[in-house]
Amino acid sequence: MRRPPDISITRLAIYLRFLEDYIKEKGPQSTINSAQLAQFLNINPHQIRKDLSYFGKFGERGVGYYTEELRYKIAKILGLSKRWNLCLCGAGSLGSALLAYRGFRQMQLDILAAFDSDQAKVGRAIRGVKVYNAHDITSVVKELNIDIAIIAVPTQAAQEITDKLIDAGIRAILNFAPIKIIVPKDVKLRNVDLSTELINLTYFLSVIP
Amino acid sequence: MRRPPDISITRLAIYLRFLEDYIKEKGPQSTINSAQLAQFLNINPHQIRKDLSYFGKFGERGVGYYTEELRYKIAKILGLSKRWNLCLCGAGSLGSALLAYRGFRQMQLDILAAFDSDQAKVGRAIRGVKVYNAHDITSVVKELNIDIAIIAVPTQAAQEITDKLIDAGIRAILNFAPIKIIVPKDVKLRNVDLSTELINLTYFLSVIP
DNA sequence: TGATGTGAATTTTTTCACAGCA
DNA sequence: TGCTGTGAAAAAATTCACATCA
Repeated sequence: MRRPPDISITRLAIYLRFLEDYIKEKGPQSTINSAQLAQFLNINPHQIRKDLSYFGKFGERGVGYYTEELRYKIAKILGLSKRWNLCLCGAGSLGSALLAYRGFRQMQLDILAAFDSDQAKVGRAIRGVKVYNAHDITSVVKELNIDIAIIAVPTQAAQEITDKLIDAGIRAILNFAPIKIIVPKDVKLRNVDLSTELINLTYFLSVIP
Repeated sequence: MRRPPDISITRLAIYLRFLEDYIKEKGPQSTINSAQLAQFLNINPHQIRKDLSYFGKFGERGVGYYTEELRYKIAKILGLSKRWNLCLCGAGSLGSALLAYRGFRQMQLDILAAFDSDQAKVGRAIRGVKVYNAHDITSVVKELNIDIAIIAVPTQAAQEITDKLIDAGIRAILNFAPIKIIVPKDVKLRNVDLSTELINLTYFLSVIP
């Protein structure tokens, strides 16, 4: 079997989040089958089973999946049974919003440090996270064993910051700057592009009258 | 020829943004060919030409594309030659960051109104955008002729807000709440899921040692 | 000659259909 | 019997190769 596509990983994360809510409501002994899960998530049940099949067998024929078991196994697959150290580059309004974002903490993703080049922010803490001088990225990232960096700096600064992160040994980056940043091919980069998302909508509205 | 996939639209938006920067630097009379554009954006040149070919002919054989002409035509295709009215549902930290986001204004996407259920925020303005009571969504959306809604409310409130937006006639929604919201199939929905993006990275780090 | 535009080939992803197991 | 897991089929997206035209 081939390796799972990125998009399967994204869906696994969605299944995981659903299961967490579902277990809260129905209890850890509950079961769910792919058809039910598919209905809740408005997805094709074959796809759910296929996504899971990349990683082994999770269910019981004739029954479905034991929710707590499935939740645990998906979390493990996704690397969430270990804690990861994150840093945030850019403590502007978007950065501050990310520091406040509850979804990260829910998944045990901890932002340990923020970086900014605004001296007025350096040394202070935002939402309990200390803001370091952007000049010190390399040393701080190494010192705190940061695994994942979030880039929320202005466009012009994005590539320079990225290069520093790579120097510091970072291998996974989530980029919010609206620019194609270049990374070595052993570094995983995901982009979140807010204007681009909106433009899909303007296109839709102008095509479908 | 078949209709262009969503992802082609997303790439067109990326080409557009690049062209704007490129024209600022090289002037509106400059030309660019698909190979150069591909190199800048770290994309396959065939893909660029294919994306464009869904919409007609834009270049000149032997030359490439006239940047200003291409920019103008892509903007038109994407619906950006008209102004769109946006509203923001949820003026928390993420919502406030979106109000401050420059990328939207660059694309002439104007947020005209914000909604929140926190009475302390209602009536005030954030970044020059008035905050209305969330109860009044339907009437305000109609009155201001809002085309596109951004959802940045807590998960539990997302579906309820969506239903109100649909009632008010909204046909395009950008959702930041980490939940699969249900919309009629003639409504275009795009989701931005921040934790899911990060989890792609934790997966990558735990698989590739 | 040089680069576009596009049908065809390839690859990837989704969907299907059903064998197989509790 | 009921639902999973998966090879196969179908659909979609990407990449290629080249005819075409300035």
